[in-house]
Amino acid sequence: MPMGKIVSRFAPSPTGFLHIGGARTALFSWLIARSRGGEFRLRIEDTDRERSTDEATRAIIDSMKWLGLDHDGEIVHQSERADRHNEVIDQMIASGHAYYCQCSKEDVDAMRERAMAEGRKPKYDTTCRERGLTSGAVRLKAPLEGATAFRDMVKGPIVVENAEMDDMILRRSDGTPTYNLAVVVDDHDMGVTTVLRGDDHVNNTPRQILIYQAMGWDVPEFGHVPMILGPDKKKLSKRHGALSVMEYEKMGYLPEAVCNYLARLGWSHGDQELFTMDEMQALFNPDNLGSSPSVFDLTKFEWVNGQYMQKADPDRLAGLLCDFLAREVGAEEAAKVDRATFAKIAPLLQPRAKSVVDMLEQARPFIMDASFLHYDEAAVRKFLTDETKPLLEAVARRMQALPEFSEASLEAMHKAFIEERGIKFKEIAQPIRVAIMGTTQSPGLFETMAVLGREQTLARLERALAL
RNA sequence: GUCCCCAUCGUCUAGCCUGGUCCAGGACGACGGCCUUUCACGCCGUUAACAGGGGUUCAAAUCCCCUUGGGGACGCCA
Repeated sequence: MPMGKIVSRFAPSPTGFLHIGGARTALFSWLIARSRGGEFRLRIEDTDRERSTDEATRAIIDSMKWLGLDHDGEIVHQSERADRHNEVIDQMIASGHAYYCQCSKEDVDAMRERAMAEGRKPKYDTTCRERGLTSGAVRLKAPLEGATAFRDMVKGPIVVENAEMDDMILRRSDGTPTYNLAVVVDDHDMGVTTVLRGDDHVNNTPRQILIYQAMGWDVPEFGHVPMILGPDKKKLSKRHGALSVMEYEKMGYLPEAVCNYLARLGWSHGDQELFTMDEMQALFNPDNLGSSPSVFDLTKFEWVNGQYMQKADPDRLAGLLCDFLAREVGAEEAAKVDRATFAKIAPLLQPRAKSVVDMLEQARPFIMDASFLHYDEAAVRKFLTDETKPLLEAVARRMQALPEFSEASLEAMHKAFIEERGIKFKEIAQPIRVAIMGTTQSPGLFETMAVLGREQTLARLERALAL
């Protein structure tokens, strides 16, 4: 455990979008820094020029920003640091911790196959170790005996026999540094004290520690979080939810909800399910990270999002509704509905909507003109009958005469009306609902009518009467 | 093949380190009910798990060993 300020990092390779698994790793790294008042750095591992794209880099940065995972300092691009990496490799050669190797790919493959056949670990057989070559690829002169141990923040103590590891390549014969070397040099140069990353790196860790030791550098603390599984318990794939973070944005999920769900997937704080970003920062502790893989459950994710939809500021939701509508029908068309209108509708829909998209869907009958309202056929047949229509007509007349068209006055008016007629509210509620909304489901009638306003309400009643 | 990791309700998990308070708690879901002007929300209840086997111990979900099952790694990819 580092004594001073902790520095954590997230270091994705820009070969694709930031998916949900990567986002969780980023979130945990961010949390561990923020919870301990440390720094959180971002490094793009773009040394694989073939597969890295600027588009992916941008997508990762956008996703992080959207999630609210702010980073400190400049973004480091690994590809720009090759000189420094080579400098370190040269130092290791000079100090005798690394050596040149001229074995061909075929030679090494043959070695591996032979070892495999004999039931041994496939590894490089150190042929070039003492040949004193002065060119070729560069390998680490790894210790042949002993063991390398570290205490993983999530998995506990891990020990690997040095005999299990081979002399890994540090610099390829084309002069480019390899991943394991670059990671160590960059983490060291960036002052990283805490490395939280995916499970698939546990095996790399002892190798990397060997490099730290060869250079005489402080070894950071490591933590490896298990991966996220799909409902079939297989590695999460595009099929079931390994979507890019921005896909969830498009589906109308709120960023805090995404963080909350992701945080609870593999981390816990007693029985608490819901955490604000501030609470997460205050309560996060790597000791509570789980060590077994977890299944991504869209149903629970939706529930979490629904909770955040309920608690969200209506005005914020209104802004989102405007944005989503604009995406759908274009800015010009969307401008016909103002934010204030959505701000009035949002509170009615908050307990009912699982997402922004869902809310926009439910807001539709509110924002369209009476003349375009869609009437559900079955609902019309059932509720707009010869018995109910006269009632609706009478109610409409009273609405017209109402001095003030508010939720309270509407309620009072309806109450008086049913008392006079000696009927139950139930008898007119659904007919009214179908008449003004076109369906049998909507928020409370009085609040709905109040939001609609007198003009729209009456226009809809009129249209319904004519059906 | 070798090495590493993992294993509590269908799912996310608490408990495990520091055995007894656990005939295992919470949450999502499912089911039933309440509320109610519909749909939601909310509330109440039901359902359902310590992978298996051996130890250690007065006592084990908790400690040890084995088995099984799952995953990962073994690249001049990252």
